[in-house]
Amino acid sequence: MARKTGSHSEITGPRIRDAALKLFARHGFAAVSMRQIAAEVGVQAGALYLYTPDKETLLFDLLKAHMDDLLAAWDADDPGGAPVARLEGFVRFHIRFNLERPDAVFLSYMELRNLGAANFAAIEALRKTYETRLETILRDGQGAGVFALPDTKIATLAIIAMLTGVNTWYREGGRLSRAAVGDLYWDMVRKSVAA
Amino acid sequence: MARKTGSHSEITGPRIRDAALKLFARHGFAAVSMRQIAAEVGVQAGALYLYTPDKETLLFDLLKAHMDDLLAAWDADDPGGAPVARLEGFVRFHIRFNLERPDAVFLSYMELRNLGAANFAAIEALRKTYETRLETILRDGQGAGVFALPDTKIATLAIIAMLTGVNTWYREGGRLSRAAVGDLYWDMVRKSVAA
DNA sequence: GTCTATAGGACGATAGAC
DNA sequence: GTCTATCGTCCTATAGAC
Repeated sequence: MARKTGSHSEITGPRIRDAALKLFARHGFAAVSMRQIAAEVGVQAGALYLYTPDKETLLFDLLKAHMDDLLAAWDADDPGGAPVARLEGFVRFHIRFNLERPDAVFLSYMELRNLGAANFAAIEALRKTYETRLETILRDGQGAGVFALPDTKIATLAIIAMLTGVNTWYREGGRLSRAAVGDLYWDMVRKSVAA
Repeated sequence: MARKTGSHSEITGPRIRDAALKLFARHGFAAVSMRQIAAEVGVQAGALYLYTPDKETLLFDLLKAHMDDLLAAWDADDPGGAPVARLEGFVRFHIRFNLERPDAVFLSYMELRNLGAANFAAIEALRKTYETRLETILRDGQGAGVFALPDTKIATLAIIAMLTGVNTWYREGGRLSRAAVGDLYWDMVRKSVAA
């Protein structure tokens, strides 16, 4: 970064969000200073306030964008059709999507507590919307007699927790490919809901 | 707290750990100051340093105590016997133990990144030890032909993630009792590993 | 064992020059 | 659009009185 001054609004904004996402995920929201984010981007701390009114809003924007991406990506990926096929699609989609953006997933689970009440409610609503996508599949399958679930709401939460857990251990270049992980989890999920 | 001075080493130490656990879980390690912890206990910030050399060690002691408790409690609770019975015991134990101390569970998953390398390695080793307890059960059942698991290590991690997820949604006095939650999760786990 | 006081520095956010 | 400089506040950790 030899350049010292200039006008770069179109690239600086995304670079700030990228840097904040990485640093927040690595060290925690409270542990990261605006000065650190600015240093990562290559600007001075004051310049960040051209792109966000304050630190919390920067966090909120990251979480909001992640949840919007998640919902849009699933709605585009949903294969439709029979509940078993849709469930398999969901399992493989969730693992793949989350492994592609581990920092955003981690932030979404860990830093909600740093949001004010209104921002918190907005993210929670998006999360519940996503959960409902899966719950609908389970309830359809239950009604059709292909799944046997005493409680579809709890099954929804249990499956999502299990799938999201992949992010805590998966490492690129490890023993298993992403596709192999999808196979293993689909095997367990399929059996766990079977009639 | 009308009292202002005095000698209370036996009660102040535990009270500091209780306050730190609660505040770290609620707001995050980095977001909580030593002054806040001291205020919660009813002493001045400087007095905390009679009980811990620094803030990170205070966090480490909380995480270490939690993992030691977890391992000791399971070893005392393990019913032994056939793999299916042991697995059911593990599922019910894990849910019950974690629901009794949500703050410590949350801290153990979220604040490891605030430890130095040596402290981090110590906690990680204890976690792996706990995982091995479950993996051994799964491998025994696989060998006996009562479980069908393509990958016992991944199944171990998947089951623990699913069970620990209970802490993210369970609320005392809600729709389900703890025992009912145990029933629901055991139903899903049992089927997911079935031969 | 706890207090008061403080050293020495980092924090979020803003003002004004360029 | 970015910089430099700064305000007012808070931080961890320590020193020394009681």
